[in-house]
Amino acid sequence: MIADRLLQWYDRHHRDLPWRVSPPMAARGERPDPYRVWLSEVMLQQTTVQAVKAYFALFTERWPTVVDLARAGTEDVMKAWAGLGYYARARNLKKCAEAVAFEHGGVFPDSEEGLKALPGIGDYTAAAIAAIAFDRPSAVLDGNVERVISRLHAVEAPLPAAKPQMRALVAALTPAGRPGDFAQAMMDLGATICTPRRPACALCPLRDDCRVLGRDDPELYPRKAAKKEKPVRRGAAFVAEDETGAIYLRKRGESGLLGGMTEVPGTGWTARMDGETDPVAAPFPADWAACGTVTHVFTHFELRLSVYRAAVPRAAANGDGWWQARGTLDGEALPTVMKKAIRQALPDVFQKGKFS
DNA sequence: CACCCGTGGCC
DNA sequence: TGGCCAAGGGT
Repeated sequence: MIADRLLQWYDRHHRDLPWRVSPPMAARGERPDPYRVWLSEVMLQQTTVQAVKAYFALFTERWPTVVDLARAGTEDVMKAWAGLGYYARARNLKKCAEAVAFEHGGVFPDSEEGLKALPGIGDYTAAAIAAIAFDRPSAVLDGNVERVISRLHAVEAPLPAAKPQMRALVAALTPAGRPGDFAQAMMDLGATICTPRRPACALCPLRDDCRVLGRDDPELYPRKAAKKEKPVRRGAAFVAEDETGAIYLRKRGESGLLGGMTEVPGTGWTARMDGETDPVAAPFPADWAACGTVTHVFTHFELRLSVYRAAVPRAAANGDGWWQARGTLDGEALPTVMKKAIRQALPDVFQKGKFS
């Protein structure tokens, strides 16, 4: 049986991760804290394990329970999330914590349907929490599982159309016993053996069951629909510095790109050349000096941002933003592209490391 | 279904 | 160097 072979492999080769309960402990009936499972799953959406670890430690230390997170200020949560990307996740995380804390008595729903009704929890995350935290035999399908299952069964249909077919194949494979370990085993297999490039098929516990191995190049699976090309957008960013070295910041709108995050004033980002050499669009008149451009690649476009710098008297700033003292920038809800722009204008402004 | 939504690491 | 990819969800 495929699930048994996979679970035996998992018992020996599972990854130890901060949000996990190890297989021996799980075998004794110990379940992981649903709050930690949920938090890790949301952080891991389209995000690498390595990137998540530090954020997970910070969040769980600062907000040990879902009620703590529900009582936190949204602004503090956004600041803590800064750098992780996909900021709608942070807004939904807060909303979800409030729903669980105040409408479900602080207890996470233990069914897939109940979980999926919460903000920021979709098909994958609902199935994953139900399986891992509540021992439900739900079909967990993420990018790793898609890769494993498409190779195992030589699925020729391309994603995303093939998703229902893949989910059915996973459902058929999911055992009644240890469904949470099975889901995590599939993901570990995809992350460490059945990798996108150069999979270690010689070490795979499912090699005898794999319909692609020996017949075709595993790297060709899963098949995917052709993707669109990324357009280039341009804009300008203005880094104003007052007499004390403070920097002028403002808050972006709540929705859309980088919603609710902090920024330096700037032009819009368009496909035209406008922003490139347009200090006229500055937030207040000053002797703006061009100091180069930064490039930042978002999911669906590439941004080339022209950066300007000027010394601006504190009283001359009449916008809707605020002056943020030097040395306190690290704690702000600044997305990476804004840290890049500020660093382009003032190379020494951040305390440590790369961007945080 | 198609599009929107970040970031960093990898080869 | 740049395209690809990572434990996707919302609209």
